[in-house]
Amino acid sequence: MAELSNHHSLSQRLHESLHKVIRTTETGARLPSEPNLARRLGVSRATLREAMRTFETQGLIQRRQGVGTFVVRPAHVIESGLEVLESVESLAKRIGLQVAMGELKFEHRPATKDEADILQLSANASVICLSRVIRAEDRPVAYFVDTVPANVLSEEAVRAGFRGSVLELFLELGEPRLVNSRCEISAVAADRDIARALNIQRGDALLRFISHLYAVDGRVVDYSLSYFLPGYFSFHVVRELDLSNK
Amino acid sequence: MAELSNHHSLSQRLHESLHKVIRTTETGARLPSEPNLARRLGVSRATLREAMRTFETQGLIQRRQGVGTFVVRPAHVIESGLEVLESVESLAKRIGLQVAMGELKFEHRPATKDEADILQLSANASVICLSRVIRAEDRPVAYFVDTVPANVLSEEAVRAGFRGSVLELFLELGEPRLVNSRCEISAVAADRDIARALNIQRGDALLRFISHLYAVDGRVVDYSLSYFLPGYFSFHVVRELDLSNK
DNA sequence: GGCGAGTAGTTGTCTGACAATTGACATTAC
DNA sequence: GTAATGTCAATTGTCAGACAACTACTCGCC
Repeated sequence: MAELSNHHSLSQRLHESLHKVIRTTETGARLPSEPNLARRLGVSRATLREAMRTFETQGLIQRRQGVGTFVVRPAHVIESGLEVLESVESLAKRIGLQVAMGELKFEHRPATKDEADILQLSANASVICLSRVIRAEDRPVAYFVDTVPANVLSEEAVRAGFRGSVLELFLELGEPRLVNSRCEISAVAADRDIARALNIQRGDALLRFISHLYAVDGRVVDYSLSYFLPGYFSFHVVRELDLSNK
Repeated sequence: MAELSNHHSLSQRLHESLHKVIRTTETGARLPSEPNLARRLGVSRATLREAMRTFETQGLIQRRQGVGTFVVRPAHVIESGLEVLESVESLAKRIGLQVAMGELKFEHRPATKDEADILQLSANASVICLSRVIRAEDRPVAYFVDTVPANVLSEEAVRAGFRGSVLELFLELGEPRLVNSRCEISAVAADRDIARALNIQRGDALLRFISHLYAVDGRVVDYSLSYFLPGYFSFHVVRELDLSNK
């Protein structure tokens, strides 16, 4: 939790303090003036300004010379669409949907060639493979398959702490340290197995996510396939205009 | 183009200069020391540091006390997935796919109730509605329907400049000024009309985007439905871990 | 009532300094 | 010989104080 605190401790602490100030200031309101804030946070104005520049870059505040600094709240932070890495469980919780995990199918076996390729493993490495159906309102709504290198996640850890989401398990364990996930999106027709698992017709349309979860060291620590029945979840992206190539 | 140049002219110029320095420094190499760079760019070290903080926030550079500042290149900038607002035409061009617009169906008619709702129009406003098939490799691969308020885009502008993308038409005209687009993603089964247009079976799985395009003043200036045949385009999102709620 | 000068307050920038950290090299102890 | 230790220059991190540029507001003048 606080393992990286001493490296840039002052910067780090200032960043958090300032973030808190911004969070607790209502949208559109003015922040205290820089000299005031600097005194209050116990840093010099130059240091404060650097920290503020961070939040300005992120679009959380806007500075106007001669007037002051104002809190703005960018749409996509509130929106919290696909660009935020979040488990389906916590997504469901946010939109008020009760979800439960169906029966978990657990495999511990050697990686196939494709899996070894994707997960950057040597040929004879072993993987843990977790398949389960997600149910909501007493009906199957999604089908997940996660494949994780066995050296990243132990069998015991799964038995002890797995409650439906590999992502949340990783976050609880604090290991591996994650950065982001690359998620490919497509539509597919349900094949026989998935149709049976989700209790739908073969050929019905499903939304499929193919995700690679990356750790700080660049490893792929989870390869997952997610199949969603249309209508139960809403996924969206905020797409920003690219102004860099002028 | 250069309409906002005098407001923060120094900051602005410094930002560009520094960006250029970073761009032209190879990945992993060290930048000149701060005092050197400041002299070279003609600003004080404090100002330079603020500008550097911007790029540090964006993950383009990494500073290490006692060592120096190094250029890193974040993967997701190169990736350029869904989070960048881009027309399908330019996406196709980037991945080396030749696309052509099929027959354009053009309507200029009063808005339906739903459309008026979505586009925030009064009841009797009129809209322009553009439907067309996109073909690649001599086969239909996508079907687009755009609905635009008539006061945003004139019939003449469409006849003169429309080449398949409303987004690019807006960018060419310079009006309205766009910010971003909210795009909802789902999988659907093709209905009769779309199946016929795309030359597929009714019930085949399609990827559907429902997009609202926003202008700077908050108006919705385009409401679009996009249907994609699986396999021709690759859409992905990079999902970042949310570290703000600690 | 309208208008212009003045003024207080705010962010933008500069200067010069010192602290903290790092990496390289020389030195010493064994 | 080798490993630990000390020294030093270079670099980023932080600080204090000052002035410039800009903005919104007030107040007197017409």
